[in-house]
Amino acid sequence: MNDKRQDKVTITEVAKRAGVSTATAGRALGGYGYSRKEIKARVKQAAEELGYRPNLLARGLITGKTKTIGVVAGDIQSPFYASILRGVADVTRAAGFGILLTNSDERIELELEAVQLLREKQIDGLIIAPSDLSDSAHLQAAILDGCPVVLIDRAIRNLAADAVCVDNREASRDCVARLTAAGHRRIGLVAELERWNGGNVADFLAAVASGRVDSSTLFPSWQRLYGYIDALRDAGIPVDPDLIGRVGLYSGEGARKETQRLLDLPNRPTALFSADGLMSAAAMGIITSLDLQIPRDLSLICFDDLDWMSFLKPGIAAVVQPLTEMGEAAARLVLSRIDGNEGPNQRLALRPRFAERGSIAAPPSL
Amino acid sequence: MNDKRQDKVTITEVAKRAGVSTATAGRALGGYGYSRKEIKARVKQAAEELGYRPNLLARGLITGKTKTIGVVAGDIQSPFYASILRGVADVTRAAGFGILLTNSDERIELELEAVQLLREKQIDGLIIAPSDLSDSAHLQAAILDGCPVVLIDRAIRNLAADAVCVDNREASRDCVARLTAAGHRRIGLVAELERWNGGNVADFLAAVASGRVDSSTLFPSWQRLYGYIDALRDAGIPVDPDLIGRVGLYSGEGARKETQRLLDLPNRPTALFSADGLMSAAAMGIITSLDLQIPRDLSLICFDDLDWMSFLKPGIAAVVQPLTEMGEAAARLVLSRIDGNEGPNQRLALRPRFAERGSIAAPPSL
DNA sequence: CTATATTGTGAGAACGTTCGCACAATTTCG
DNA sequence: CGAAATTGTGCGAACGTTCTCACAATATAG
Repeated sequence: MNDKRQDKVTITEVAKRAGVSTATAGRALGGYGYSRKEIKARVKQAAEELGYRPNLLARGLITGKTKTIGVVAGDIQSPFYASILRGVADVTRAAGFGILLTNSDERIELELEAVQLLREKQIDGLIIAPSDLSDSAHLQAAILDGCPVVLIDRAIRNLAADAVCVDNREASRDCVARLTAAGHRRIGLVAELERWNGGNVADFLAAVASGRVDSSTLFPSWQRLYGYIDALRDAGIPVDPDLIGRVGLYSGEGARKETQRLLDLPNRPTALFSADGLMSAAAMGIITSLDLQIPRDLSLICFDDLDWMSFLKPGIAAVVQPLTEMGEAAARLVLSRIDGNEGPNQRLALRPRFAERGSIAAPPSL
Repeated sequence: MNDKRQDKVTITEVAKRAGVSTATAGRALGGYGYSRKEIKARVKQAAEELGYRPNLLARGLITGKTKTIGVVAGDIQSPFYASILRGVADVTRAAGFGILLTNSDERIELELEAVQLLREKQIDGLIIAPSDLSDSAHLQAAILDGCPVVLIDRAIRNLAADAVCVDNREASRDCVARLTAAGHRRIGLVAELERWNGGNVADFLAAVASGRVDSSTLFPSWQRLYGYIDALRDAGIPVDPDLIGRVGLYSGEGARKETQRLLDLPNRPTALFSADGLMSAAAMGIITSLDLQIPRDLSLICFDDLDWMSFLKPGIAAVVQPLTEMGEAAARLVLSRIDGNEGPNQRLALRPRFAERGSIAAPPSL
């Protein structure tokens, strides 16, 4: 034990200075049990004079609680997660909890590592954007061991956990319906379509057609594809697989390539729907480099609102997800579970807002 | 002790199952001391069969180390901190460390609270964007108690801590020099100017003129003002205080108002320099709403690069701060200190890059 | 007034792991 | 070969706090 912190004040010294036992000093400072006012005052003064700082490791070892939430983000560099973290941090801070932050980069092996580390550090609960919806044994184990889990942004079938999401399918359907209502019959979609059956879009279309897909536990991008399909069907427009720009896992480059491909088609789409912030930024780059005028040459709707969408000229129509609210809701759920709430699992679907702006017009006459 | 985790496997059970003492089991699993290969194998198998997970609270209590870094961000929702966090997370993860994340909202009282909580949780080291450069007693106390501190984005005079920043003054001077070289004589600046002497710009100008300001420990926005002053002086252009848009603490609304004021001046600036991402986004909104053409009507340079700056038409010239590199550097510094490195305090000034793009032109003929 | 309940205190065990040390076995070096 | 060094094991103390329980003092209710 040679690497010890120097001059560390313990409760034993505080108790001696205040002339009471460590049990009494603990009660006075820790706010549990009973202790007289005068003793409380004396102990607190002694603590202050000595610069006492409780050791929360020791406390956690005894109480079995650390007042710490683990968070596994999909990509901490993304504005999406930054906003969610904002909500989580505000709610947990108000409750005196800390956040142990980890990053999965949307990879299951990093997620497994992160969950393991968080649990060894004895987190009281976990908020996680799961990177793989089919491999959740580690989350099941956490739950069985009494560590509450709240999923965020995506849900997992057959996992008894709370979840906070938005209704991607419906919001997407609404977006594409706005485009069909404006007269568009050729609407391109750029989306990360990887995490369903190896990214096989044709299979997905077939499965959807035969009613074999439960949209509620798909990854968001597939849900948004589903809503795109819904809206086209509503408008009596057949789905053209060539208009679906399939992007691989987390690839801005892939998004640029697919946008380029779509906009190079002989019978080019007259409108584009990009399915998340990364797709949107990449698509914007290509649209700009092709000198296309929005909305004259191409109407555009983006799922997820980014700051630039409001000050471009014209502004870009976007789905505004309530990200900090999602973070707040997830934090409240997990805190409630830590508090002993054993009610049924919650599946919150928060409502996104649609920001109209100016990027939708009738199709150009080609 | 009634709120106990159920079925928790401890090293005592692993040892019993492997037929060795807890000391041997600890050595085998913890990777310290000596133990024979066969015994190691037996113990590891027993641990695996039982689903043993070390309790890092107990370990930290004994070793005095938690393998956890505390981070106090200025605003976790900002892309700026998201990128820094990215760098920190990558480096700390590779070293088997966790991150305890807190948020100060650039307020000293939240910072004090955060540092207190982090220290009670026995962090091994701290990375912090200090919100107040004149009140650092809490950081001094941490350092004296053996908790290494690395400052990020801004430095504190007379605090024996490492720091990772960029040379804001020089980068700013370079930006404004590009505008003067293009012929601009009326260059507006929009910056958050609050945290120096109550935000008194006139006093600052006077203090700079009399050589009373040490720019190295100013807040970044004041350093950028300093660089603006440098460049104007270099070009023989007097500083016009009316061209300095002073924005209060963290106020997008203030930035919009000041940009509006600048662009409404009778003798309107022909170029604008915005001093950070929040200022830039707000300024862009006003420029757009005023129908000003960049760079024909107004040249623009932004300090800090945001994704939209590269896909606007024309692209916006910007200072690209190496944010993830800053995070990485800070993490490496703090890990090195935790490792026992007692070398002199480091003051790293990373080089930002200038992205030219297309928002600089000669002044319009008015 | 007596019995019961509540407030209050101190002693020592508990939490789950690592460390120091005594002792033993094996290897290395002169 | 013997002495010294290295490898290896188990015991029990340590870490800093909270908890339980026995006992004491005070308040409340019948």
